[in-house]
Amino acid sequence: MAKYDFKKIEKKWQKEWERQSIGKAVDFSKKKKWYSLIEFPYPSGQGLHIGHIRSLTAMDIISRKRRMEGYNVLYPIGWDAFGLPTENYAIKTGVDPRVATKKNTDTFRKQLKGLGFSFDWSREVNTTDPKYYRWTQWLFLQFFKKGLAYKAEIDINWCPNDKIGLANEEVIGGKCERCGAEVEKRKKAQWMLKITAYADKLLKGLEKVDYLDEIKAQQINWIGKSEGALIDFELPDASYKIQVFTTRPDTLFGATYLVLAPEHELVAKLKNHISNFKEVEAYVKTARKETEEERTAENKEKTGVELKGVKAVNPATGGELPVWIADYVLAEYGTGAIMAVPAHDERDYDFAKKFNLPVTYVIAPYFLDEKDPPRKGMPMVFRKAVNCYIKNPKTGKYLFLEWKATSWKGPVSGGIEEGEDAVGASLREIREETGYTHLRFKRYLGSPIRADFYHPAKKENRAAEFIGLLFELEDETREAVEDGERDRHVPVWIPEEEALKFLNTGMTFFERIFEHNLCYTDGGRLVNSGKFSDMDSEKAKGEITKFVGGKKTVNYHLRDWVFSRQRYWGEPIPIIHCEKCGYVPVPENNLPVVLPSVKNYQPRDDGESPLASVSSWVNVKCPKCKNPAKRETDTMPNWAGSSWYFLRYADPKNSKEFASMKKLNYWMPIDWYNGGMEHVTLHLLYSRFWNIFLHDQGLVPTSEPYRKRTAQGMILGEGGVKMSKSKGNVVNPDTIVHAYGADVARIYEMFMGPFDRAIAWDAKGIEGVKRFLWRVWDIARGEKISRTKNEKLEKLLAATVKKVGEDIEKMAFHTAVSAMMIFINAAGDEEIIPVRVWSDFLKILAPFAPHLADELWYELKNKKSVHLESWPAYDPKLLKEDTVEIVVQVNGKRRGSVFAAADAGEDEVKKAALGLPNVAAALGGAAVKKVVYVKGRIINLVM
RNA sequence: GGCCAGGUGGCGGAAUUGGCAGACGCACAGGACUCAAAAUCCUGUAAUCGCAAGGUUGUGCGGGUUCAAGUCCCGCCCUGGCCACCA
Repeated sequence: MAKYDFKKIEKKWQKEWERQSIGKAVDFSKKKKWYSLIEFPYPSGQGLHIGHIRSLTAMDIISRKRRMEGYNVLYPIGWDAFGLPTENYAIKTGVDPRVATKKNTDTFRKQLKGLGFSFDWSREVNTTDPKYYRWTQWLFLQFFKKGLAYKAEIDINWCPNDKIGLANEEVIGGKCERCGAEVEKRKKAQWMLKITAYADKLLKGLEKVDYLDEIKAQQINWIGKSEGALIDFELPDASYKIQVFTTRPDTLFGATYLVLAPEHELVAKLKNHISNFKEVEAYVKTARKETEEERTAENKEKTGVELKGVKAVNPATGGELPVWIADYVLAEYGTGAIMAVPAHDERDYDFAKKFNLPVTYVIAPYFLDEKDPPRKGMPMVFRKAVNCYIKNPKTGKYLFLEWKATSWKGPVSGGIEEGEDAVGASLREIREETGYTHLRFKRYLGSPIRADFYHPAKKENRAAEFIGLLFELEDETREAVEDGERDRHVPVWIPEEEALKFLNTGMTFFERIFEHNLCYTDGGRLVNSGKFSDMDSEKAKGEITKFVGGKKTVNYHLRDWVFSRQRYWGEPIPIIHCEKCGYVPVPENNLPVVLPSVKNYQPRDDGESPLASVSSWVNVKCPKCKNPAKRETDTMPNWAGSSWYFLRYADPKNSKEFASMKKLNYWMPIDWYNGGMEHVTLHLLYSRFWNIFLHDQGLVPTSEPYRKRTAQGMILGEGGVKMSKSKGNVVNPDTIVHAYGADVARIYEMFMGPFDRAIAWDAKGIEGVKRFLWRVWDIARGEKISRTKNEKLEKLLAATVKKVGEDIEKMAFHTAVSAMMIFINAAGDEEIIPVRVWSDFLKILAPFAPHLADELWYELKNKKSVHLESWPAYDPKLLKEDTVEIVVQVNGKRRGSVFAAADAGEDEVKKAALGLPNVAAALGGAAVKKVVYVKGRIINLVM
């Protein structure tokens, strides 16, 4: 038997497909278009990564299936070739990045072709090609013209090791994403893209696209929209006011101080009013020096300084509030100033505790008694009441009342009478109900609790506001308890653990005794809030904002995109600085601004790009006034070229436009985009931003570029850790392809596990896939394929075609492969395989194992490639079985099974079921009370 | 701390969305072929009791709903990803 010589076969078909242009996408074809996209790879010196194959194979399978379904498919490839590794390599070795990139892309191209991907190679793009980045620069100028590209003096994240400014997104936990060095702050004029102007459109656009839910969630989180209010606090002694942003205007009555970010402009302006300005200045200085890491470190103790001599007025209460500066308030978010409500905000609470600032509770959690809710027509009585918890420090036990009638245990409690305060009322209630007289008040137990219920004894509805208090027993001195009280309940001392058990009702202060943080951050009913008291907190947000003349507003976490890099290997920003004219765009006919050759790729110690040293390139004439001027020496970030590459694929050779509207109209939007989860915030957001912007300019046909977006799971090294050179656990795809062939490599990556989940590489499993394909090969030459019928295989094939087709659409490739394995295992057992059945099997195998499928296809004397065939249909009638096995259960437990016609009635099946000896034994003569029969599946006999 | 996934044999993982838990593959064990090995093929493989027929237990833990729960509800525990002093 001829051996399956995959090396020869795969090479043969790869050549043949290239000759026949199997992957060619035809502009303006009459067929329906389909655009599949994968994230174009960064051509690193290490060559293709095993992880690339997963995503590329998945979209190759989908693209090949679409072609068979009659679509005109665009499945393009290119190189995202600007980037730090190549530049760092240039710095180290002096090798021109262009040379390294050429070498790397050649390697990648060869590897990808060796895997049999059906790309349209005629549309290959390369972000470092001046013919490409000419248009990246042109697109930047469109942003500039609309005022969406601007230069700003900002604090940038500076990596002292890479000597490069980093976008916020490239700082991970205060460290440089690339090299891990501690990031510093540095002021620098940077080009910015105003992505924040598109925050709402980026959010809205998500509603109409089909992205995985987790991808949408991450984008929504990243944009971080929050609705709130701007509220002004007057500073009566100075003629300034402090504007704060808050999402909780309902807590305004509980604001007990204000906090400014250390960088807030008012700090300097208030200098003359601040009596401790030296201290303040010193604090500002340290705060500025701190790295992001230090400033945001977990569990960091709150720090801050009061602006002594400055007082603000709470516009709701008229009360005077101290003003502080503290680094827990961020200058870049909101107004850089907050109103602090320690009772209802964790951070403010921590700060208030540390600096001994007052805590005023204004929101009470609200409970409606479900067992005894307020009744219609009954009067509603509002009462303030106390819940008293008394600890005996000698025994550690707590005092409760056990009610004689119900044996229900609860705290000493009662209403606050006219003229009493909570502590006074408590002492009175404790004395009356338990007799203890010597108690020390310890503290309040957090926010009050509001509850509405019906009081059956008093025949009235109650709206109660409970206040929790903790007391300690000083000594055991007791008075006699009145008869009336003594008849109803007895005082009992109970240890903590036991009390926690019976008080587990949700409406108790007791747990709060053991909590150090008594801040309540949820909604509820307002208390201590003047005329707003008892209002629902959601409603109060609007009402209180209106009351103090505040303004409803929306804030985003999303920040503008820092678009400057002081690096060599990127697109030069096409701007000329002229003293007279300012920032002047390079005229369009002078594009591209080509990267000049340099001797030294190292960024300069002054933080400028190496381009700044090329004076012949830097010094130019102003395009407007012709006076001497200088080129911008910053380059664009890595993300620039990838923000629009999918548009270029539609029209990759166009020298007049970035892409013609006509072609974009035909190809856009992308029907299915698959890539890594690591790119679903930044790259996806940036490229959507560019596309939406270009759509607004009338330059692209759709607002959203991607109709559907999915993501594959990462392939990890053996043992479940990330593959990396340093760990030495990198699997080279070439080894697999050489040892097993491209088809095995492709299928194995699909078969390893669910496509969207991370999975550890395990070389052992690959043998199973090899056996599967070799079995296919062996069956093909086993002289079984004939014109004779085989009903069993025909039925199985129909089910397999259905399953494989549906699984591909769900990206459940592993179960699709499993279904084909089941088919092959069955086919191996059969004497006869009808030609039609075998043909159809090869068709569904073709997207997965394109080489083997085509080889076997031509063996069937076909004249054209299997990849030009149509995707097989199946006869739904073949999926229906006439006779089915019905599981028989007794009381839900399996006791056997019976075979019956698929549409058999209950009586018939029941009779057959009762005939089973096991069933009779399980019933033991007992009568069947109930029968549950699910047609074609199960019958359950209930005794 | 927030958001999102996920927890099923020795391992990767299936389970038509409430209807036979463990498909398919790996690994392992036994057998066939072979002088032998590899390859290939056949058989077995959740745990447990039993010679067997068969029984019992079993999908992270504790409750609940249901004739029936891996799947639904309530309360926890653990793992992974992203974000994180965003007011």
